Amino acid sequence: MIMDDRKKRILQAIIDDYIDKAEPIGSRTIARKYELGLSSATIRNEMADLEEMGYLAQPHTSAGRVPSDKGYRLYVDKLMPQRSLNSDEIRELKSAVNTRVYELSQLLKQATAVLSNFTKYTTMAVTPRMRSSTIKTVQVVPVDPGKALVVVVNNAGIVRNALIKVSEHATSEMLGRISNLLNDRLSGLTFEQADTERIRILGREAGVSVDILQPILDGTADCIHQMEDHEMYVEGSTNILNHPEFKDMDKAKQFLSLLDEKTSICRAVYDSARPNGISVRIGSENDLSSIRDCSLVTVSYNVADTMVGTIGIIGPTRMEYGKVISSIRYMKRLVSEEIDRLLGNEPESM
Amino acid sequence: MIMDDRKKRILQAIIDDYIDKAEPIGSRTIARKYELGLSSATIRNEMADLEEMGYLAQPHTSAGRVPSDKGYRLYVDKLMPQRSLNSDEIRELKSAVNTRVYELSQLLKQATAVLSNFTKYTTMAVTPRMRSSTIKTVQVVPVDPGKALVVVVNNAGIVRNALIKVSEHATSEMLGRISNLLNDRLSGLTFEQADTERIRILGREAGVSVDILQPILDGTADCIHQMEDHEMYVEGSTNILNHPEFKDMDKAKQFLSLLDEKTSICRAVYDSARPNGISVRIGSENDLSSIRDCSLVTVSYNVADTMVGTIGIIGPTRMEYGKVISSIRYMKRLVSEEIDRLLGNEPESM
DNA sequence: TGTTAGCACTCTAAGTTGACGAGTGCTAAT
DNA sequence: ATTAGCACTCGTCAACTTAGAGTGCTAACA
Repeated sequence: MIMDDRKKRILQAIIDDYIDKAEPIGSRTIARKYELGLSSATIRNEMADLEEMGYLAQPHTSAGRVPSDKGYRLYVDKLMPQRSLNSDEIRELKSAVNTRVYELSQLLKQATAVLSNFTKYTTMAVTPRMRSSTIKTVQVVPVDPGKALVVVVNNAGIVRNALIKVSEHATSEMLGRISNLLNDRLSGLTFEQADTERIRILGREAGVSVDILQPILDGTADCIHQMEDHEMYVEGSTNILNHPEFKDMDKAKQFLSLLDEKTSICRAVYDSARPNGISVRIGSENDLSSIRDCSLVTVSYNVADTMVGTIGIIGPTRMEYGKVISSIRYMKRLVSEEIDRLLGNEPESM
Repeated sequence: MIMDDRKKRILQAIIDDYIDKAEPIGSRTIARKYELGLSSATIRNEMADLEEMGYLAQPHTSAGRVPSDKGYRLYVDKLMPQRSLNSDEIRELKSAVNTRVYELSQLLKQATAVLSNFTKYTTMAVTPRMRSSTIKTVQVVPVDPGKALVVVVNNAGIVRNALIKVSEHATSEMLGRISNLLNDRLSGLTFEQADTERIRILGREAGVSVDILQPILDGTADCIHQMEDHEMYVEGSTNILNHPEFKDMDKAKQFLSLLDEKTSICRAVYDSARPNGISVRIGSENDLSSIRDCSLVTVSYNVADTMVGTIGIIGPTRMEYGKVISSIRYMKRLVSEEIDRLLGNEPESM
């Protein structure tokens, strides 16, 4: 059987309607509402064909049709009415991210909140993988007699610190010397290169008593570890409850529990992301079995070229793909611009 | 009508049973299950009295009785079987917090997760109010030509930083001088004392060109602001879905939305906390109308004597008060000890 | 040959009914 | 003061009915 143009138009009408109404669509509805110049009987025949071809499914014998994952896939790839944001929507997205932020994590929190609010789906952002980032500065700052702060900055401008105890004998001058040494030796290295073992070996060369050096090295290693494990921000997790496909308590619970337990959804978002551009995973296309009746739209953003983070929107397969895709695309741009500003690659400062 | 001993025993039995079963309790159940030496008819009469006195309520004419908020109040204050944690439970709570943490926020996240997991209710922790904390160290660390990091540490060992741009002409030596100046002048001051205006005035005395000084002052002010707005950690928000009183979707949605929108629940947790000891707010005792059918148990912990943060557990009014109260009490102790360790008031280091 | 009207059939959702059981309040006996 | 007994109330549940939406098929039509 061939997928002719008329079938496509009918399929599009059905999916458009279903996305809006969330109820199985019958042939009469399509005949009445869409100006296809066809009677319900003809559409009925076409729908039977579309079902046979796997684009539609029937919940039960005497119900209307519902799009299948395959149907959505065709819809997203070919049929979907291309929409772009109008100026009001652009303003809405832009204004919320506009509040000056000083940190990547704040930026991502905001972006997530805005997107979730705009799309009414659950939105997530994961911080970039830092494995390939390099150390820019390591500093030891005296805080109190016997206490100091180790501060590590990487090339993405991410800062981590660790409060440590040092011997009371450590003078500010000694700390400064160690600080300079660490800075000299570690600056420019990737995290892998500067792994714990290496830091340890470096320590021996320093020629400072071990009870001063040790906590500093530990603190440095700790900062690096902190940077490596990425964080995830989730907003609008309860949005899902507004969609009828989750009116069943168990489904809703399952979904919410998944979000609570961040590791697996975090991995799903990562894995879904494509190097450049937008990824749409529909229903069974998802590896994670617990979101087999959801669609996950992701986009990746870059920090300082090498580090890649991801933003994702998750909702029922019956999702407003047009809106979601256009807004996540635009948000990628906003976030990228803002990151550039944060990292100081833009002329204007603050 | 007088609240004699027998009435109390019956009320206790009813509430014990209701907390367990979540269903209206009838007179026969009490007569059968509890060895009160009374027939169901007698208990029936007593129950009618207890209802008239406001300790019980009847969902509808021919149903059993359900505790009212007033009933729970008496139960918590006088009737409740006092329980303390057994050694297994203590071990469970302790072990999870035992993982070495380096930061207050991590500690709170863990404590929240453990309590939520242990009690099966939603658990929250809010970071301390920092208004009254004092500045310990202010440091400016050069990062790149034209970029620097302002680091502020307060007396609770909380660290905040801000990445700033400075004039390219700023030498490392100049930054150091400013750093020392800020450190000298601001160290020991409370945040109020070191407010933005003050920092600004201080700046003028410094005698450094304004395009170097300005961003540093801004960064410092930003760090202070960051410390002032507290964070909140929520765990086990979906636990509520396991309780039958939230089987109604709308109720569940309302509760979860409340948690999403953190400000009001954060305030509720703060307001509920009592200077020392545990606060239990039952149902209508809560100011926040959207949790009028929940109970909120809170405890406050101290950081460096002056700063007060709060941990809270929220669940249906039909809550296992004994378990919740004993575990939150113990958690307060664990958290306090760990904070002391973090702040270095204990001999052993890491 | 493609399209359409008509019709019998299927299936679900929603409403109705009646039996059942849990629980109460009252009364009279102990 | 306590209790047994009983009539009464009310909610739950399952069985049944009905209405409506939608289909597939067939036959007529352009």
